[in-house]
Amino acid sequence: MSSSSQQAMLKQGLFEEKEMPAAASQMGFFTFPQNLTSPYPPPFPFHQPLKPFDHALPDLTDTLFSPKHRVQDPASDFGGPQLLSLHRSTANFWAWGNECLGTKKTGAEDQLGLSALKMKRIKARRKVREPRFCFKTMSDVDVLDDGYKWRKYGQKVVKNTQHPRSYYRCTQDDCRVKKRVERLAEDPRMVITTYEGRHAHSPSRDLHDSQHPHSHLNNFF
DNA sequence: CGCTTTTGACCGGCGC
DNA sequence: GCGCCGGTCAAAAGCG
Repeated sequence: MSSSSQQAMLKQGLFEEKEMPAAASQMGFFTFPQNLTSPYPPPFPFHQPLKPFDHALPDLTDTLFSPKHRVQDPASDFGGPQLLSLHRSTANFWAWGNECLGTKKTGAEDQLGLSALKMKRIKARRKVREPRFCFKTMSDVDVLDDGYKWRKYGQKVVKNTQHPRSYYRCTQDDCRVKKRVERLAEDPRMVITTYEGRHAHSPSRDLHDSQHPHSHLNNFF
Protein backbone atom coordinates (compact mmCIF):
# COMPACT_ATOMS: atom_id res chain seq x y z
CA MET A 1 0.00 0.00 0.00
CA SER A 2 1.30 3.42 -0.89
CA SER A 3 1.88 6.03 1.75
CA SER A 4 -0.68 8.31 0.14
CA SER A 5 -3.39 5.72 0.46
CA GLN A 6 -2.29 5.17 4.02
CA GLN A 7 -2.82 8.83 4.67
CA ALA A 8 -6.21 8.59 3.05
CA MET A 9 -6.99 5.66 5.25
CA LEU A 10 -6.03 7.56 8.35
CA LYS A 11 -8.24 10.42 7.30
CA GLN A 12 -11.05 8.07 6.57
CA GLY A 13 -10.56 6.52 9.93
CA LEU A 14 -11.58 3.07 8.93
CA PHE A 15 -9.89 -0.07 7.97
CA GLU A 16 -10.92 -3.58 7.42
CA GLU A 17 -8.96 -6.47 8.73
CA LYS A 18 -9.19 -9.04 6.05
CA GLU A 19 -8.56 -12.71 6.45
CA MET A 20 -5.39 -13.12 8.45
CA PRO A 21 -5.43 -16.28 10.49
CA ALA A 22 -1.76 -15.99 11.35
CA ALA A 23 -2.11 -12.41 12.48
CA ALA A 24 -5.45 -12.71 14.17
CA SER A 25 -4.10 -11.51 17.46
CA GLN A 26 -2.27 -8.56 15.99
CA MET A 27 -5.11 -6.30 15.16
CA GLY A 28 -4.54 -2.96 13.61
CA PHE A 29 -5.98 0.16 15.12
CA PHE A 30 -8.23 2.93 14.12
CA THR A 31 -8.29 6.25 15.90
CA PHE A 32 -11.06 8.77 15.99
CA PRO A 33 -9.46 11.96 14.78
CA GLN A 34 -11.82 14.48 16.32
CA ASN A 35 -13.43 15.39 19.58
CA LEU A 36 -16.96 14.71 18.49
CA THR A 37 -19.95 13.12 20.07
CA SER A 38 -20.81 11.44 16.81
CA PRO A 39 -17.68 11.60 14.74
CA TYR A 40 -19.11 9.77 11.76
CA PRO A 41 -22.38 8.92 10.18
CA PRO A 42 -23.34 5.31 10.64
CA PRO A 43 -21.75 2.83 11.06
CA PHE A 44 -20.49 4.81 14.03
CA PRO A 45 -23.61 5.92 15.85
CA PHE A 46 -21.97 6.16 19.22
CA HIS A 47 -23.70 8.21 21.80
CA GLN A 48 -21.10 8.69 24.46
CA PRO A 49 -19.06 11.84 24.17
CA LEU A 50 -15.66 11.01 22.80
CA LYS A 51 -12.76 12.94 24.14
CA PRO A 52 -9.87 14.10 22.07
CA PHE A 53 -7.07 11.62 22.27
CA ASP A 54 -3.67 12.33 23.58
CA HIS A 55 -1.24 12.82 20.74
CA ALA A 56 1.55 11.47 22.90
CA LEU A 57 0.04 8.06 22.41
CA PRO A 58 2.31 5.47 20.85
CA ASP A 59 2.37 5.60 17.10
CA LEU A 60 0.32 2.65 15.92
CA THR A 61 0.71 3.38 12.25
CA ASP A 62 3.21 0.59 11.86
CA THR A 63 0.85 -1.81 13.51
CA LEU A 64 -2.00 -0.75 11.34
CA PHE A 65 -0.15 -0.76 8.08
CA SER A 66 2.32 -3.52 8.60
CA PRO A 67 2.67 -5.81 5.61
CA LYS A 68 0.80 -8.44 7.56
CA HIS A 69 -2.29 -6.26 7.46
CA ARG A 70 -3.73 -6.07 4.00
CA VAL A 71 -5.70 -2.90 4.42
CA GLN A 72 -8.35 -2.12 1.91
CA ASP A 73 -7.64 0.81 -0.34
CA PRO A 74 -10.11 3.55 0.53
CA ALA A 75 -9.76 5.18 -2.85
CA SER A 76 -11.34 2.21 -4.54
CA ASP A 77 -13.73 0.84 -2.00
CA PHE A 78 -14.79 3.71 0.22
CA GLY A 79 -16.88 6.72 -0.51
CA GLY A 80 -20.54 7.56 -0.58
CA PRO A 81 -23.01 6.24 1.92
CA GLN A 82 -21.57 2.79 1.60
CA LEU A 83 -18.56 3.85 3.64
CA LEU A 84 -16.98 0.44 3.63
CA SER A 85 -17.22 -2.58 1.48
CA LEU A 86 -17.16 -5.84 3.35
CA HIS A 87 -17.42 -8.95 1.31
CA ARG A 88 -19.29 -12.00 2.53
CA SER A 89 -18.08 -14.55 0.12
CA THR A 90 -15.93 -17.62 0.10
CA ALA A 91 -13.09 -15.25 0.83
CA ASN A 92 -14.33 -15.22 4.39
CA PHE A 93 -13.38 -18.79 4.95
CA TRP A 94 -10.07 -19.55 6.43
CA ALA A 95 -7.34 -21.21 4.51
CA TRP A 96 -8.71 -24.62 5.39
CA GLY A 97 -11.37 -24.05 2.80
CA ASN A 98 -14.94 -25.17 2.42
CA GLU A 99 -14.12 -28.83 2.68
CA CYS A 100 -13.29 -28.33 6.34
CA LEU A 101 -16.61 -26.75 7.21
CA GLY A 102 -18.36 -29.96 8.04
CA THR A 103 -19.48 -31.11 4.64
CA LYS A 104 -17.51 -34.30 4.96
CA LYS A 105 -19.24 -37.05 6.88
CA THR A 106 -17.45 -40.06 8.15
CA GLY A 107 -18.63 -43.22 9.73
CA ALA A 108 -16.79 -42.25 12.88
CA GLU A 109 -19.33 -39.51 13.46
CA ASP A 110 -22.03 -42.06 14.10
CA GLN A 111 -20.02 -43.48 16.93
CA LEU A 112 -19.75 -40.17 18.71
CA GLY A 113 -21.96 -39.30 21.63
CA LEU A 114 -24.35 -36.37 21.65
CA SER A 115 -21.96 -33.99 23.38
CA ALA A 116 -19.18 -34.97 21.05
CA LEU A 117 -21.38 -34.22 18.09
CA LYS A 118 -22.22 -30.88 19.61
CA MET A 119 -18.57 -30.07 20.00
CA LYS A 120 -17.99 -31.12 16.41
CA ARG A 121 -20.54 -28.61 15.22
CA ILE A 122 -18.99 -25.93 17.37
CA LYS A 123 -15.60 -26.64 15.94
CA ALA A 124 -16.96 -26.50 12.42
CA ARG A 125 -18.46 -23.14 13.23
CA ARG A 126 -15.12 -21.82 14.39
CA LYS A 127 -13.60 -22.30 10.97
CA VAL A 128 -15.72 -19.47 9.62
CA ARG A 129 -14.33 -15.97 9.99
CA GLU A 130 -16.44 -12.95 9.27
CA PRO A 131 -14.93 -9.66 8.18
CA ARG A 132 -13.39 -7.83 11.07
CA PHE A 133 -12.18 -4.40 11.86
CA CYS A 134 -11.32 -2.54 14.99
CA PHE A 135 -10.84 1.00 16.17
CA LYS A 136 -9.97 2.76 19.34
CA THR A 137 -11.64 5.57 21.17
CA MET A 138 -10.96 7.51 24.31
CA SER A 139 -13.83 6.70 26.57
CA ASP A 140 -14.61 6.18 30.23
CA VAL A 141 -17.04 3.42 29.41
CA ASP A 142 -15.80 0.17 27.98
CA VAL A 143 -18.80 -0.72 25.86
CA LEU A 144 -19.70 2.02 23.43
CA ASP A 145 -23.36 2.44 22.65
CA ASP A 146 -23.72 1.46 19.01
CA GLY A 147 -27.44 0.81 19.10
CA TYR A 148 -27.24 -2.96 19.28
CA LYS A 149 -27.79 -5.22 22.23
CA TRP A 150 -24.84 -7.32 23.30
CA ARG A 151 -24.49 -10.21 25.70
CA LYS A 152 -21.17 -10.85 27.31
CA TYR A 153 -19.99 -14.43 26.88
CA GLY A 154 -16.45 -14.32 28.10
CA GLN A 155 -13.65 -12.36 29.63
CA LYS A 156 -9.98 -13.04 29.39
CA VAL A 157 -6.83 -11.58 30.79
CA VAL A 158 -4.51 -11.11 27.86
CA LYS A 159 -0.82 -11.54 28.36
CA ASN A 160 1.21 -8.41 29.10
CA THR A 161 -1.88 -6.36 29.77
CA GLN A 162 -3.37 -5.42 33.10
CA HIS A 163 -6.87 -5.00 31.70
CA PRO A 164 -9.08 -7.94 30.74
CA ARG A 165 -10.57 -8.36 27.29
CA SER A 166 -14.32 -8.84 27.14
CA TYR A 167 -16.18 -10.84 24.51
CA TYR A 168 -19.70 -9.93 23.42
CA ARG A 169 -22.23 -11.45 21.07
CA CYS A 170 -25.24 -9.77 19.50
CA THR A 171 -28.37 -10.87 21.37
CA GLN A 172 -30.47 -10.99 18.21
CA ASP A 173 -31.54 -14.48 17.18
CA ASP A 174 -29.54 -15.88 14.29
CA CYS A 175 -27.18 -12.92 14.42
CA ARG A 176 -23.68 -14.06 15.15
CA VAL A 177 -21.91 -10.73 15.18
CA LYS A 178 -19.31 -10.51 17.90
CA LYS A 179 -17.25 -7.79 19.38
CA ARG A 180 -14.27 -7.62 21.67
CA VAL A 181 -13.58 -4.79 24.00
CA GLU A 182 -10.31 -4.10 25.75
CA ARG A 183 -8.27 -1.22 27.00
CA LEU A 184 -5.03 -0.28 25.39
CA ALA A 185 -2.12 -1.45 27.51
CA GLU A 186 -0.08 1.66 26.73
CA ASP A 187 -2.94 3.97 27.65
CA PRO A 188 -5.88 2.58 29.63
CA ARG A 189 -7.94 5.60 28.68
CA MET A 190 -8.23 4.19 25.19
CA VAL A 191 -10.82 1.56 24.45
CA ILE A 192 -10.18 -0.85 21.58
CA THR A 193 -13.33 -2.25 20.04
CA THR A 194 -13.19 -5.03 17.50
CA TYR A 195 -16.23 -6.06 15.49
CA GLU A 196 -16.50 -9.37 13.70
CA GLY A 197 -19.24 -9.98 11.19
CA ARG A 198 -22.18 -7.96 10.00
CA HIS A 199 -25.62 -7.59 11.51
CA ALA A 200 -28.39 -8.85 9.28
CA HIS A 201 -30.91 -6.72 11.13
CA SER A 202 -31.51 -3.20 12.38
CA PRO A 203 -30.27 -1.89 15.71
CA SER A 204 -32.49 -2.99 18.56
CA ARG A 205 -32.67 0.47 20.02
CA ASP A 206 -34.46 3.24 18.18
CA LEU A 207 -31.99 5.87 17.05
CA HIS A 208 -34.45 8.30 15.59
CA ASP A 209 -34.00 10.78 18.40
CA SER A 210 -30.33 10.92 17.64
CA GLN A 211 -28.65 13.37 15.36
CA HIS A 212 -27.94 10.81 12.69
CA PRO A 213 -30.09 11.14 9.62
CA HIS A 214 -28.66 8.00 8.02
CA SER A 215 -30.18 5.51 10.40
CA HIS A 216 -31.07 3.27 7.51
CA LEU A 217 -27.39 2.45 7.31
CA ASN A 218 -27.10 1.43 10.90
CA ASN A 219 -27.20 -2.24 10.08
CA PHE A 220 -23.62 -2.08 8.98
CA PHE A 221 -22.27 -3.91 12.00
C1' DC B 1 -38.71 -16.02 36.14
C1' DG B 2 -36.06 -14.81 32.37
C1' DC B 3 -32.14 -12.65 30.94
C1' DT B 4 -27.30 -11.25 31.73
C1' DT B 5 -22.81 -11.64 33.84
C1' DT B 6 -19.17 -14.19 35.96
C1' DT B 7 -15.68 -17.47 35.81
C1' DG B 8 -13.19 -21.82 35.59
C1' DA B 9 -12.62 -25.35 32.23
C1' DC B 10 -11.78 -26.72 27.83
C1' DC B 11 -10.19 -26.62 23.03
C1' DG B 12 -7.43 -25.62 18.95
C1' DG B 13 -3.76 -23.02 16.77
C1' DC B 14 0.81 -21.88 16.84
C1' DG B 15 5.69 -21.46 18.02
C1' DC B 16 9.53 -23.80 19.70
C1' DG C 1 5.32 -33.43 20.78
C1' DC C 2 4.58 -30.03 24.17
C1' DG C 3 3.34 -25.90 26.36
C1' DC C 4 1.44 -21.36 25.90
C1' DC C 5 -2.25 -18.48 24.81
C1' DG C 6 -6.54 -16.63 22.91
C1' DG C 7 -11.33 -17.71 22.20
C1' DT C 8 -15.47 -20.10 23.63
C1' DC C 9 -18.52 -22.85 26.49
C1' DA C 10 -21.63 -23.52 30.09
C1' DA C 11 -23.00 -23.84 34.88
C1' DA C 12 -23.77 -20.92 38.58
C1' DA C 13 -24.64 -16.55 40.39
C1' DG C 14 -26.60 -12.02 39.93
C1' DC C 15 -30.19 -8.88 38.86
C1' DG C 16 -34.53 -6.45 37.73
